[in-house]
Amino acid sequence: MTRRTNPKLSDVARTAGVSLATASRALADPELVKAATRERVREVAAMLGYVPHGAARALATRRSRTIGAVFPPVDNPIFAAATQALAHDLAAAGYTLLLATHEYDPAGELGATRALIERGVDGLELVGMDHDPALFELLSRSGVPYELMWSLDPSGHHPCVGIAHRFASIRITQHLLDLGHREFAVIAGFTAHNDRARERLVGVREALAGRGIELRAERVFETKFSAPHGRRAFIELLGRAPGFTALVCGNDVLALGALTECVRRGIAVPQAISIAGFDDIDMAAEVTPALTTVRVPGAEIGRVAAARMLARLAGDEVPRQEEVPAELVIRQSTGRPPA
Amino acid sequence: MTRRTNPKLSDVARTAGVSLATASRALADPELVKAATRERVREVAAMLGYVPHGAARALATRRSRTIGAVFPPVDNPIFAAATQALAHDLAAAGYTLLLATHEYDPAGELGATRALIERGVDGLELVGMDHDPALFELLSRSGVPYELMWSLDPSGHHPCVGIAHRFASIRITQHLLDLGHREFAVIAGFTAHNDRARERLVGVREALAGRGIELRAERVFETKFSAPHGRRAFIELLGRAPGFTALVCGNDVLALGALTECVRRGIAVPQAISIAGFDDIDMAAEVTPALTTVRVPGAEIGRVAAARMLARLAGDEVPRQEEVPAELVIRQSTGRPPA
DNA sequence: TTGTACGCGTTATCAT
DNA sequence: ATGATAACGCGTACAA
Repeated sequence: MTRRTNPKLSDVARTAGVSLATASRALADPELVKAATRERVREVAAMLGYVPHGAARALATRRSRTIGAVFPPVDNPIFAAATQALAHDLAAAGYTLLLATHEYDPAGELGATRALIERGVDGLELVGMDHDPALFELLSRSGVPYELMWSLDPSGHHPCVGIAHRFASIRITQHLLDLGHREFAVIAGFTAHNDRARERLVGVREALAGRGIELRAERVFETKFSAPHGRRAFIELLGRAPGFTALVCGNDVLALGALTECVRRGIAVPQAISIAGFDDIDMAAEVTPALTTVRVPGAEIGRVAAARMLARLAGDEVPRQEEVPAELVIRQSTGRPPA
Repeated sequence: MTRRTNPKLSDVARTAGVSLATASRALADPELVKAATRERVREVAAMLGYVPHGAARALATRRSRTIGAVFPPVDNPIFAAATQALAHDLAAAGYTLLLATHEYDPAGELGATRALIERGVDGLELVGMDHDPALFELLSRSGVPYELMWSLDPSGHHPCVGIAHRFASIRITQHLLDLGHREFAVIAGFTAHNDRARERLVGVREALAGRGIELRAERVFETKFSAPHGRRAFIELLGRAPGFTALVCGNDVLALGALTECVRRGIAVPQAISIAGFDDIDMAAEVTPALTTVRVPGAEIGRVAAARMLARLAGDEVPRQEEVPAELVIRQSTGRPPA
């Protein structure tokens, strides 16, 4: 019934009555072999249930047809769309995605990356700019093509595809300022080891500073990217520094948490408090029309990253940096501050 | 600066002044080699930035330290928690996750699985019971240890870890029946090629049939698992067969969509319509207390799957089927039908 | 404790 | 168009 050992190419070759080389070519370079023998080899392979041995192939060709990706926790849905796009588009080109994650810690990320390089990935996708120097050293020593997703590199040193978080954040904040808001609060993601969260927060500060407004320290709360944490952060802000009319959230999951608490307390959104932020997972639009967001196109980032990587592996030249459009979505009832 | 070719073990050996075998052992079986030489080899390896060549190792050891997982689209957040748990727990044991996805189509799944097997995965995680027979044949021919996540196998034939969807669905429906509901509608996921969606729907039917109630065909709508689709489904149901007081949703994302439309229309939940369903991504609890759900523990499924796979690879015996607890969450304001 | 030598399954180079 | 054979880089008998 179940044969204990898998057929190898030499089995196929022998059964088909050809040499190893011919069998290999018949399956890999069909045009190099006479139609008749090609078909015979193929039939035998199918009949025997032959499955190529990837490790052997990788050893011989020095390519694994595997791309590695190192993400922060992927149960953070922010990255799910990109992961899906990567896996899908790479698969369409015959590549498979080797996925590793870490808990927003540089050491974990370094280890994960090393594991992927040991697996012989042909390319590597990373998230953001904040990395252990040892990671970059590892990358350059190994010579694996890599790129950084989600952010753009101010130094222009690393290949990357992403959005300009700070600029987007400035635009959001200016929009709120234009509506007349002067009292701001921010629920941000943890900014340590996370340039996206940091840049988004800095953007708020810069926009406010541009109008001579300072963001008070008690009006800023950093927390984990989850709705419950967003809600707790909002409660904390309301407790220790109430009076803000505009709340900028690091992303829509945090906004959802804040919004939930607004509903529970009967706080009118956006009449009493206007909530704005980044829409990382297209949730805000579904939950409420009361938000102003920059939509971060995770799927698009993944698609572009895949396309760029495939192009590089094919020997094409690709631009060092690629910005994907991040649309500012201003919904109708976007809220002025109470008079 | 950047050395173009990576150091191999023979480079390490030569530089350290030992043989290839000793170098290999110094890094892999440290206790088999004298402390002094072991350290010397290690230092040289670190200095040279030596990274083992996975393909060569896999070829020699016949193990890739890689586990494959084939998921429906992972931007469906239902599977994000499991993916994260798998990647994390496997990494802790020195394994890496090779991820492939498909668009809920048997052919795509088969191709993805084949790709993973070709990559030489040491084990394979799949989702659900619905698979192309050719997939099972491929699995048994290849001899790769596999297991099916999310569901339990009625035939007891396949190793699996999951929940009893039908039974959970019956419990939810009975709860609504006990509250006095008699007019039911269902928003289900597509049941083709998806035993989870099918079993959940069947559970509603069975529970109703047990009380002599039939679920009208116009009161059932199958759609994609997304909030916008859930909302559209709800609108459709309201249009073509209004009058239901209980709505069972295939999962919380669909419920969220329906709920959004309730809010827009001013339909009181749960006074006018009680919404219940499955909580695949722990969203319902955050959005509203008006839902009754069975919480599907995706992360736990992933953790158990990882543990079982690791145990099998270590040669341990594991139970053929493993059910993870799926808690019925009855929230306070769970809703009686309007008098 | 260490070294030698072979094998893992494929691709690729050279002949034929 | 096909065949023989040498890599690919590492693990592991087996020998010393």
